[in-house]
Amino acid sequence: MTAITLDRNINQNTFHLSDKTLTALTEIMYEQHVEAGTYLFWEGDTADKLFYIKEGNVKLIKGTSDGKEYILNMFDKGDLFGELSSFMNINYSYNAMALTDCVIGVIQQKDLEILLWQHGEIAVEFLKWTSLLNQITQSKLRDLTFHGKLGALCSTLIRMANSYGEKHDNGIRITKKVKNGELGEYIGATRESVNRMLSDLRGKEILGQEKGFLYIYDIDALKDICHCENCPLEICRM
Amino acid sequence: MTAITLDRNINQNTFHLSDKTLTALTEIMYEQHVEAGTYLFWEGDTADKLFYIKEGNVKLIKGTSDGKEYILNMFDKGDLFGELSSFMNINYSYNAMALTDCVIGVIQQKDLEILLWQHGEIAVEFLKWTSLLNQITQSKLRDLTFHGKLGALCSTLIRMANSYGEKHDNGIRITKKVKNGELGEYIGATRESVNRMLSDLRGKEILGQEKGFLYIYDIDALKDICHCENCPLEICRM
DNA sequence: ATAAAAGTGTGATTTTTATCACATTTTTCA
DNA sequence: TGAAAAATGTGATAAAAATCACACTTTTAT
Repeated sequence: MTAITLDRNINQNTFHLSDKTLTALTEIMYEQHVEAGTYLFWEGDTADKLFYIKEGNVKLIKGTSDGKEYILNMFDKGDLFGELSSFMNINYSYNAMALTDCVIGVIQQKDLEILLWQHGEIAVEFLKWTSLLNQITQSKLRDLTFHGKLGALCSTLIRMANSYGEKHDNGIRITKKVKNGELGEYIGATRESVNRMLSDLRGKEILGQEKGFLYIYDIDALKDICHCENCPLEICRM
Repeated sequence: MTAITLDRNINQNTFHLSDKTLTALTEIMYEQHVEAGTYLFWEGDTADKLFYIKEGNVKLIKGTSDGKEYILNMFDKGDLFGELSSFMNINYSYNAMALTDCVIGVIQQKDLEILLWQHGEIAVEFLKWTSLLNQITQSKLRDLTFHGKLGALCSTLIRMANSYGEKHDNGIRITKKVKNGELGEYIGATRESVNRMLSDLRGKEILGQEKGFLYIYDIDALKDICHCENCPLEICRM
C-alpha cells in the first residue's frame, strides 16, 4: 500500500532511495513475471513481501460484499510497494492486479529485515520513505473526504497531472488513460457522477479530451475547487 | 500525523515498541508542558520533532480557507506522533492543539536519527511502526471515502469503541465525550447531518446516549452499515 | 445560582450524488 | 475490417447530504 520510485530516470517528483540502498535492495530481490490482468497477490495472502516494479503497471483493488470495487492505489515502473509488518503476520486486505504485463522484483520481508538490521543508515532511509508515504495517504484522505466528490475528483486530476502529466501547448496532457469508472472507483463515486463532473469541467474549458487522453487546461480552477494546499510534489501524487 | 502507544498499561489494542526502544527514546526526549486550548505547533512550523504524550489529549486540526476545520487525528496519553522527514525539511500542514493540559515528551528528529542509525534493530521497530500507521491511515481513507457519510460515521463509532470504549451492561460505553460537530469535522460532514444520523441510529436502538456519553448497543449493525472488514484492532482505531 | 455561551434537535429547502434506463461512441479482437 | 464488447453520455428520478433558521438543552464561568 506504499510506493516509492527507485529508478532515477522516471517520476522525477518522487522520493528516491540512495544508490547504495538501491544496490543492496537489488541484491536481495528475485524476479517474477506477471501477465496483464492476472494477480500478484490476493486479499488474505500473508503480507511478507515487498514488490518493485521493473516493468509495467499494478493496481491495488478491494472488492466489497456488494460486488463493487475500489482502487486503493496505482503503481508504475520504478515504484516499490507492500507492507512491512512481519511482526504481526499481517495479511493483505486487498488484491494486486497487473494492468499490463509486468516484471516484478520481489523482496522477502525477512531478507529486508536482516539488511536493515545490519545497516542502520538504510533503515533510516526506509523510515523516511514510509513516513513520506504516510503523508501521501494522509493528504489523499483529506482530499477525498473533505470537499465532496467534485473536490475529490479535482484533487485526483491534479495528482494525475503530477504523476503522469506532460507539458503540452496550453495545458497538461495526462499520459495515462483512465476510464470514468476507474476514477469513480478511486474517489468513491459512481461512473455516471464522474462522467457528469468531467463534462461540466470540459464545458468550462478547465479540461479537454482528445483521442481518449485527458488534458488539463486550467489547473488553478481545479485547485480552487478542491481547496488545494499546494503540497510538495512528493506528496501530491497518485 | 502518526501515533503509537508507548505505555503498556493503556490502549491495549495498539502496537508497542519494545522496552529497550522505549528506554532509549525516553533518554533523548525533553519535557514540555502545554495548556489546554493552546497549540503544540502550527501549520508551517518545521516538522523536525516527534511528540510523546505523557499526559493529556491532543488533536491535529486543519483549517481551510473558508473558515471550516477538519480533525485529522486525536491522540491520547501514551501516543507518539509527528513526522519523520527531516531529509526534505518538511513543514507541518496542520495545527496540533492540546485538548487538555498536557505533558509532552519532545524528541528531536536529528537525535532520533542518530539513535536509529546506530541501532538497526530499533530502526526496524520504528519501520514496523510507521508501516502500521500507514495501514491505519489507509483503512481510514477507505472507511471515510467509500460508504457515504453514514458509513463514515459508523466506522468512526467503531473506531471510538476500540480506542475509548469500555464494556457496559448490554453495550459499549464510549468514555470520551465527542461533540456532534467534532464528529462532523472528523468525517467531513456537517454537524446537522451527524446529528440526524445519530438520532436515526438511536431510534433503531443501535446507539444510546446517557449523561452526554455515547453507548453502542448493536455494534454489528454499525459494522453492516460501513461494510466492516473486521480489521485487526491495531488498525481499527482512532 | 444564574446568566451567557456552547451545543443539540429539527423543520423546510436546496444541492449533491446515486440509481436506473437506454442511446451512442469507442475499443477490441477474431 | 466488422461484429461484439466495453465504455461513454445523458435524461428522469430518488436518495443523501448541506444549508438556513430557530427553539431548546446543557455546560461554563462568574
